[in-house]
Amino acid sequence: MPKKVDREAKKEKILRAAMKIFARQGIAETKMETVAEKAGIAKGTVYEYFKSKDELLQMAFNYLIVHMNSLVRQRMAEFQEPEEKLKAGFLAYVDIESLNLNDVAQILPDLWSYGIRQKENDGDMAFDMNLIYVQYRELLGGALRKGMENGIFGQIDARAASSALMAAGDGFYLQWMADRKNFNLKKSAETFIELFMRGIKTR
Amino acid sequence: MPKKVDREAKKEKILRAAMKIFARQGIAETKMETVAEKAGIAKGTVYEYFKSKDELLQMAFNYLIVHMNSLVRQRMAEFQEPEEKLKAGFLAYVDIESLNLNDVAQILPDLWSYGIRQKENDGDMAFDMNLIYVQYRELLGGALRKGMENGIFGQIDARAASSALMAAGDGFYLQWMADRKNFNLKKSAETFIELFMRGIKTR
Amino acid sequence: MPKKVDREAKKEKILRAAMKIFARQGIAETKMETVAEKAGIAKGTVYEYFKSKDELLQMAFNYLIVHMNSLVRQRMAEFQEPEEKLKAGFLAYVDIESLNLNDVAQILPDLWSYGIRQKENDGDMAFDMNLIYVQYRELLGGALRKGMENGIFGQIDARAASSALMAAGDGFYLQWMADRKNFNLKKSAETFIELFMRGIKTR
Amino acid sequence: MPKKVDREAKKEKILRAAMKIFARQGIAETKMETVAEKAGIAKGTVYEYFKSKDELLQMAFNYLIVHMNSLVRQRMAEFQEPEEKLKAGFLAYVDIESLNLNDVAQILPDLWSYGIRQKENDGDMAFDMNLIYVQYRELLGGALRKGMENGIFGQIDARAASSALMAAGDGFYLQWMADRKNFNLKKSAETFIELFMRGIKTR
DNA sequence: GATGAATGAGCATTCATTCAT
DNA sequence: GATGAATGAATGCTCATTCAT
Repeated sequence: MPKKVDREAKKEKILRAAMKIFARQGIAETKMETVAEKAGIAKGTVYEYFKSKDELLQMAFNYLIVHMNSLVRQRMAEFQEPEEKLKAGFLAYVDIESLNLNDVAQILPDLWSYGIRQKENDGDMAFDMNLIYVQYRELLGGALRKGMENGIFGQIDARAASSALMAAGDGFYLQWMADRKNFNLKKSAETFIELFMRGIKTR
Repeated sequence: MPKKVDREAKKEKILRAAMKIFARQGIAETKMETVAEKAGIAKGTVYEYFKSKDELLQMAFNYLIVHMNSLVRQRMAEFQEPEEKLKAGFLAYVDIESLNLNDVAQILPDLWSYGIRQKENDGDMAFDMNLIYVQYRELLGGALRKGMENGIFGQIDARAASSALMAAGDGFYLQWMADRKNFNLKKSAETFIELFMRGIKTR
Repeated sequence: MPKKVDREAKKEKILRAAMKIFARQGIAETKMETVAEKAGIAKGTVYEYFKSKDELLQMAFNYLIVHMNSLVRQRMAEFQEPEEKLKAGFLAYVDIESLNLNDVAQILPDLWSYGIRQKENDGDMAFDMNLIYVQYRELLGGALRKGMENGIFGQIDARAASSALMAAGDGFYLQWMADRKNFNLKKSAETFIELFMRGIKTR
Repeated sequence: MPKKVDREAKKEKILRAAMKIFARQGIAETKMETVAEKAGIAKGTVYEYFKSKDELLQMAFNYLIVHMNSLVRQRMAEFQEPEEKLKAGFLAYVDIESLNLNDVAQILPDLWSYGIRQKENDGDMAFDMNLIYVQYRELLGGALRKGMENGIFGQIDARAASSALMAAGDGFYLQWMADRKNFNLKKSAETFIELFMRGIKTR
């Protein structure tokens, strides 16, 4: 019998290693060999788990999507009030720390580039950035609409408002990455969501 | 002097060509030869004007910075009232169309990646993303502070507020690039700035 | 002893599988893993029976030699008359069908290449193409000489004549492989041997 | 202005180098770098002239076809009598020496393999072995039919006879390659064609 | 014996850059 | 200045072989 290996665990280990290198060096500059080293295995072994560099990339993309999405849902579920729900959702969107993906955050702009291009060239749905936005708009929009029904929020365009929240979230990420030491991601987000809600609340 | 002008013109032509290819194919996938073709010259000639692919990149980065900055300044200068100034500044930030850089927008995420990484690795200031943010914070912050002095805006953290505006701007770009056909960049920005200003204005 | 038999049977099974794949995909393009799959075993197991891909190749070579040789001998033994013997030998040489090696025939040119090169480089006798020719020349030459003694065949160079027969046989193979559908191997061979014998028979 | 280079000449130089290496080492074992070295250039330069190893192969194939074909035509044109024409054609078919391709001959079995496989897999016409046979059948068949009309040759199947001649030619090659030192290709061919013509000539 | 996970040497190909003309 | 031929370092990926279980 061959060595018994938890293939799923190993696969995730490689993926994690890859994400770190992607983040640190950029996708194009990432060598498969470096990924292997980081994962503590030989070059060839990576290919036992992932067909190609591209597949590794796709998986990284998915990994982030899934985990971020799940965090947002979970945090929103903790609250009943639309106001709190919305706030929790937005803050979770930006709470990369809780995902233990601190050193992986920088992969985002690369994935954005990749996602945008992929779509334009291949129409490859596996990488559709927009899908993410659609999902989040749904999530945040739900809270917004509830708030409007309850009369807590004024009549606003829920789609536009959720888009704005996501936009701010992404933008804050960017500024944080541009200057991690001095830019306080969490605080900026909190300040913003307060301001934002003041803007949409009745009263 | 005509010599000099010609040289500058040709250099810009190459730069423009490069930006288009960078945008369309991504930086890593862009071949110097393709740039040359697009610029209507021979491969070797690119090197008469730019030392390396990296310099071409730096120049592209600068080109965008300078032009966007100048547009924002100019638009803000057209108004006196802090409220209008702020609005004009934000909308200009997002008005890529006026820069005739429509087909170049997609270069942004790539430049973001590059800028972030450059800083972390080389500490290369030529690519400091943060510089841009500092500049814009200055610009928008000026209008905000003026408004607070005038009692138009409530007492808020000007730095945080400008950051939020830039964040939203960048984020809107992203959503627009992810789905150009259905996402209305201009309208989203306008809706947002109204909402935002409602949040900071004194009654 | 059943152990021994099983082992031999399995070995042949693998060899047969290998030959099929060699024939279908070419030697260089044949992966050990594919061979294993075809044989219904795991990759590593192939190595329990064959030291290396090269050994597999050698064995395939031998397998063909031995089986073809044996067929030719057997068919020739069925006749007494030199004329019939010669004809039977030539037709057997070309009767790949009877060897149940129809789908393996295409391996021949590969083995020829291999054999020729092997000799020039390593002087490896295990692969000596020429050995085959020497054997067949012996076999066919025997019938020819007998025929000359009997006065059935004119005085000819037996070596040259057997060479010619083998040459034609190999060549017909080639044409058949190049166009299996339209080239009738058997008929071509029969027509040829008649013609050939007319050339060497005394009136 | 760039270095002036006779691209066609250089291309042929590379092709010749490649053919030599293909012949000596076998196609699969041939490294592009070795080809480059043999041609006295750098690895990358090969790719300036040939898109890929496969293209190099195709070109080698064509090169042989064209040159062999032209030699045969030329030699046959030197004679009027069908008998001489046929003999000249056959001997030219086998006269690799006159093509200055002595050290390239061994490439043939590899090309045969390749050609046969190519056809079965891709249906790639660029490599159709059969095309060659069709051409030669035409050429030799012409002389045969003329001879039959003239009553020099008996009524035989021209197609079958030309096939047989080509078969013998290819087969002699093979034996010669298997044992260059002892096998006299030219003499074998001459002996054979005499014998063959004796078989088809009317008394 | 059998397995299949792991390995790493090996190779085709790309492309930024150089430089002779 | 402009050109494009030449270069060779760099890299993704393959696959024969090994070996722990």
